[in-house]
Amino acid sequence: MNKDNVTIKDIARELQISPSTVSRALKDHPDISPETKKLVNNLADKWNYRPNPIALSLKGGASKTLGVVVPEIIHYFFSSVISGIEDHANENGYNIMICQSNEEYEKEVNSIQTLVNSRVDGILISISKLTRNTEHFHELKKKNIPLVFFDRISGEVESDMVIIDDSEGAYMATKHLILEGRKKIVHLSGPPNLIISKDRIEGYIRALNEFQYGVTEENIVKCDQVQEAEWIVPSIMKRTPPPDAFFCVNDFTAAQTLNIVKKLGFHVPDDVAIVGFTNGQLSRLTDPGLSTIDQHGYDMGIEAARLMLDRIRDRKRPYQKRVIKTELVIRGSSVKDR
Amino acid sequence: MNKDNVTIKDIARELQISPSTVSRALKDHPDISPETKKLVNNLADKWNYRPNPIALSLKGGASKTLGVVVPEIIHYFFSSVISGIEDHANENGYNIMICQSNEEYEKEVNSIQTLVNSRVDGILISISKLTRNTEHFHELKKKNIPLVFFDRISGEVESDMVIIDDSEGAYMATKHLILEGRKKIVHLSGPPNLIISKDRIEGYIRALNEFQYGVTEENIVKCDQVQEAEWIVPSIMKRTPPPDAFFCVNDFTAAQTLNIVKKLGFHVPDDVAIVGFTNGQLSRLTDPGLSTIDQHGYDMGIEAARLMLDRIRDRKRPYQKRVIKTELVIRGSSVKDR
DNA sequence: GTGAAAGCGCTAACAG
DNA sequence: CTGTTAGCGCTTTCAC
Repeated sequence: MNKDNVTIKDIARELQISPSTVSRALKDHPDISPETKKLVNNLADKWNYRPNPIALSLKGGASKTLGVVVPEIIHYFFSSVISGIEDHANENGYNIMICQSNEEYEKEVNSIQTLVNSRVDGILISISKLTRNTEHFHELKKKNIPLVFFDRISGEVESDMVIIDDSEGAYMATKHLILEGRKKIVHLSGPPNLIISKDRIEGYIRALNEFQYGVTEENIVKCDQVQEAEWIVPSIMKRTPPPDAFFCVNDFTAAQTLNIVKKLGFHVPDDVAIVGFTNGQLSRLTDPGLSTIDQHGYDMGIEAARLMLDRIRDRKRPYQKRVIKTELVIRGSSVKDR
Repeated sequence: MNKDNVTIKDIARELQISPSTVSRALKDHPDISPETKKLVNNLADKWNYRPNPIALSLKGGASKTLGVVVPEIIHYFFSSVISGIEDHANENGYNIMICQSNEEYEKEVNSIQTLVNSRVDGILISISKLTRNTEHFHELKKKNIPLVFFDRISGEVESDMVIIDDSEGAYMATKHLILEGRKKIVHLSGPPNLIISKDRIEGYIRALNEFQYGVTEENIVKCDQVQEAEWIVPSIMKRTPPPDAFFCVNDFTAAQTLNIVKKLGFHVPDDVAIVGFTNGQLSRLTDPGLSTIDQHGYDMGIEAARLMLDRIRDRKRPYQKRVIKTELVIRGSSVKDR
């Protein structure tokens, strides 16, 4: 706490030794005598010496910073993942730099450019809804910058990735509705270009098939935006007979569906059961509480960061794909008396 | 797109001129001949040259990175502020590095240390609920690192800051409840060490006084955590007579209060009206919708970043305190037929 | 109008 | 065991 921005030179000067000796002493190099080490370390402590990471970066190329790109930070799920990434990164001496793509392809490309310019040691990304082109990812690989996809992965880029078992989650949700006696289950699905959307549809269909339910196209409706639900849900409820259950691609859509069907005069869960996906803060605060699939975002973040650090240490190892388990959380929107 | 990490040297070598000339040409130095400039710039474009920010930092000391410390990224309000900061920072060639304090003093101090070590050019912070000590902020001032507080400011550190008019927001909320005919309005308040809590209490009291309502201590209850509301709200509703309105320190507490009083058999808004604070996604999804005070988090972020960049440009200017306007948003939790 | 050289803080190869 | 030197990419005096 004595000086600001103490450098190795300062210490060397004070101790009348050379900077390199100080440098070595600080990293406990075997060549250095114990006395010198003690001297150096004591002064370093006293003066509160901190290595300048910028100089380190310039030197070795490692900035000890990881870049993270998410569609939108305000979503509970992404915030949790970020927390996981941050915690694991910090524990290992890394910082993170966060960019948002705002679900836009352009902004995603920009974000990556920004992070590359900042010389991050690797980039963790969950791709935007509007990303179809994958050239920017291939650029990264060409530049030899480690890349880890989480949750919203790209089907066309080989890389490390961590996902949840979306299919299994959707299967559990649908099966739960079936076991609760629901006969006509509509799935409000996500953007078709995202693999998570496809996987969730797949799980939904798998459950239906298992119980010899018919699978009809009209029961799989793309609907994951606030405005969309506003008119899609009422139009679906006008069918004869109306569905008695919704499995929604996220909690947000589910909560909105919940409100809309209630407003239309249906009772939840008696007339209509609803299951969401995420298990965010939201799901506890609707009325009734929202049954949902827990995505364990924090764990996903930890795992993604772990993959990244592994990759930075060993750039040759084969790509890995980690799958985080999902969990069915039952609340009042799908079962009575909860 | 031709090479990776092109340096000034590469360009110099190719053009058979010296690096310094290239450097000057790139920044349009008057000494350099137009032809040379054109030559250099063309090649720079062609090779997609990007200055290495790390080298720049080492040189001049500016890392073009701002540090941001928030209690928790998962809160809608903080996410919005971050978006605002990020947008304004990016527009001006800055990146941001985000740390979470998790509402802990220790983690807050650590985060700041991390950011300082990373040589950020300034730190924007919203302090944690548990921060009482302000030494770490004074350290920053000693180190001459610009500091901007937003939302949760420190009363003991002189600095630039941007807040919302908490008092006014609370006043509007309370007045709204009074005008709706509510007689007994309980305020569920935040941690007493935060200035925002005090200001909201102040606004609440001001409204009560204006309408000759009595102000009683038992109607101001510290309650801003999920677990607390669980028992505090029921105990309050057992009073005779029970209150007919709640003004809550945030949307989260408000939504929970809403659910709890409903579960206790009261009707919202007939028996009990509720107003929250934030206007997050949440407030649209409760049943009924939550009346609340919009905090304009994004605007606050823009303003905070603006203050920071001003400060970086001119370290001598007097400290400024900006106040963001709040706005009453009325939904069904406080008014019938919405 | 352009080049050579030094230096930002640190490390590592090379010498003693 | 310790010091000297060069260099990471860039800017900036100081020369010419």
